[in-house]
Amino acid sequence: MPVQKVNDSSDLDAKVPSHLQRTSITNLTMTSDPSHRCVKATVVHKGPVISCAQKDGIEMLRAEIKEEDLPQSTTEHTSINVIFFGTLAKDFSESVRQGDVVLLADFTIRKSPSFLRDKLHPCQLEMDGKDACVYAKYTYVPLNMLKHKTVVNVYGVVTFFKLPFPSKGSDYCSTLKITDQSDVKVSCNIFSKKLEDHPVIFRVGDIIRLHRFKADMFNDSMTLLNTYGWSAVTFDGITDSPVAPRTSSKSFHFGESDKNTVQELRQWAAGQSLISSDPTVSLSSVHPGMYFDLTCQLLAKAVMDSRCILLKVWDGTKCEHPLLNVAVASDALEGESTVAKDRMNLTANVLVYDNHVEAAQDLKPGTFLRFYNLHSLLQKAPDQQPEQPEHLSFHLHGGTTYGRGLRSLPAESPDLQSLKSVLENHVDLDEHDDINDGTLLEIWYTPPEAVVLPNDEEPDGEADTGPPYTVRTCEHNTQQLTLAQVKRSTPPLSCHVRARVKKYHPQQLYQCLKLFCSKCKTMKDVPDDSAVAKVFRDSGRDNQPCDEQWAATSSASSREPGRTISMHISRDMVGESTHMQLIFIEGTTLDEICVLSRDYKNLVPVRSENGRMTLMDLTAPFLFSGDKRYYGCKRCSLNTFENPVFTGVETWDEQAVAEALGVQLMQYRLLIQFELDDRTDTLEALLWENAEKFFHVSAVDASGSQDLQDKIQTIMDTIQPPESSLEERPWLDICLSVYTVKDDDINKVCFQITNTEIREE
DNA sequence: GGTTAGGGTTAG
Repeated sequence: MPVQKVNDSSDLDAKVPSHLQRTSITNLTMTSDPSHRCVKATVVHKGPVISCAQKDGIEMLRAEIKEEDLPQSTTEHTSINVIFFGTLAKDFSESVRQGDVVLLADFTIRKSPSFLRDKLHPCQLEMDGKDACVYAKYTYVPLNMLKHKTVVNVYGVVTFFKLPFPSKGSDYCSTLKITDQSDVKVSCNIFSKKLEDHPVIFRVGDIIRLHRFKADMFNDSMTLLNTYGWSAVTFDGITDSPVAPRTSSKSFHFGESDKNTVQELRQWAAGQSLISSDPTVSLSSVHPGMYFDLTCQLLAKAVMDSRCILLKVWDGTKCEHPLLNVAVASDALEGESTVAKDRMNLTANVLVYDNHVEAAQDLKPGTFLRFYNLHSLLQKAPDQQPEQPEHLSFHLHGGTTYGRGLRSLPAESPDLQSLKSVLENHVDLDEHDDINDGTLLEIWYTPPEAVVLPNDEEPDGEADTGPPYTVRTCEHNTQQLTLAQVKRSTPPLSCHVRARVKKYHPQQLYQCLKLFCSKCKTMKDVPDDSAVAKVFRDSGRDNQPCDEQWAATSSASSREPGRTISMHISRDMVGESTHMQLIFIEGTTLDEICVLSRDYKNLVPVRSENGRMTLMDLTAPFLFSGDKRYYGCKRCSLNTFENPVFTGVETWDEQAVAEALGVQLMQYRLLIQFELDDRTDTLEALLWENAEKFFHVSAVDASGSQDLQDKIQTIMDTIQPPESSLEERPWLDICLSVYTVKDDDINKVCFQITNTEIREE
């Protein structure tokens, strides 16, 4: 019978057949009757498999086991030698490690030939392959219990790691740091010639299981080093995600108790800020000078020289800073053209240097990858005028400090799923980038005209920036505080400050327009035209005009063969003065409905599903009304569209349409974050509830009006003129609300600008 | 049962 592996100590006890009785090693004597007895102990030494000349060359192995759970007073003969014979010797050698707890049954008791020498125990146990039984369990040592020079199995959460790099010796080296519930951090080095044997770590927070690592002191701290027969298995650290082991090891043992251990570590790590604080940043929130981790997809690559390779990547989010485009001859570029994405500021150009070139060379366009410790820097484009803003470039510098490196990620990796869905919303960028012309996105993306500053007229020192650019409209008359005082205050509090704007966010102002559901408080960005156009195209696939009892329908052929455009009007409304106010339209593209909406007050795009009229996916607007588009909340809309009621409405507006269709209307809102500075301190204040009053602009009107968007841009350019120093900017008189928000059970102090408006002459 | 590394920013 081979060695049986179990997961838990309790399993080990449960394995004891009922007719067996557990015996203490200390009680074993030559006269003990070995039948009906078993022992449970820890393997403290395991010898090699040798061939025994006296017994016809049969294979044998000697191990020493020690009984651990004994009263402290017992010190004599707690250890005993065990000899394994035949196939059991080989099996024991391969599957049991030092530190494992084993249960032995059906052994033979013999006199120990080495007792005089090793003083271990007067007897030894002999295990014959045919009859004897061995049950083994891995034991895992908490990281604060590691002892110098012992070989152990451990579990831990990765708090730092370097991808395998060539050592100065013969192997690749992985170095990592792990921790566990004991809160001790332990460094760990793994050497192996084969890259594929190294642990597959994707990010800090991953869980790792190490078997057969030697604990050793270095510089006064415990370190772990792989030893013979080692293995490493990793898991992602996402609480509640499936416990899927990652390893190259062909045979590894993994059971219920491993699952529990992984889950417990995940739970524990989720509450530890050191582990859960994540260096991963999307392109939309990268700032110059940052070192960060980027998860992305490779679009194209080009070899620059022997020590540098260019990777063009994206993560589907728009960078707030203009991105540097590294020009490469098209025949030197491997992969798809990135022209459309470049224009949308979606393509990050990453220069990969030195030791990382090797890993980058093997990547195929389309691959998902993660950069670790990527550096963002501002750089002048070759053809750039001096007054234009610098562009953001990305460097993966040589070396491995801070875990710098890159690796590809398997497409099914759980933390890639959100990235993939963002990318899928952009699938039509290349074929349809003409649709974006003239849209909100393009209008607001154009950098503002440079503003001429009278800076050469100002004397040294502080410029006179005139009267404050904003006025407070509040009734209360509280004392004006400095920002330093505000920061020391105890919320909730309303106060007055005078400050300048150091920075604001988003810099691309089109991103300050948000959709907000007043019911579930969800806030989202206004979808790109590319995403909306895709919904229209997908909706046109099943182009059987729908046939509803309640509607009068007229159809026409489109320019494309096979596509029919249908208009439906409620029979309830025919004959009423309102009958042309609400039209359902089917089979158009986004461009076509935009053209049509110039002539009709309310156009509801619909699609056909098994002949029944249905609303489109709420990613798209449910209503086109002149220049405006209205969106519904995906979460709160009831979609009671099957039997709509259209009577009793005098004037159809977006609210009446939404109600008739069972859609929860999303409101347009403006959201900007200011970094205020008054020289005593800086603080970040939101402009949210008061935003429309602040700019004297309605968000919904701004959504369809370039003039109003320009007005907001002009105001922002006055508050924070491009290229200006802080001293050149106008003071703002601000009414500030200080309040707390519960975030993960921690009270966070927030600041919001209230009762404050732009001064208009 | 040997050696490597033993975290802490490039400088393009």
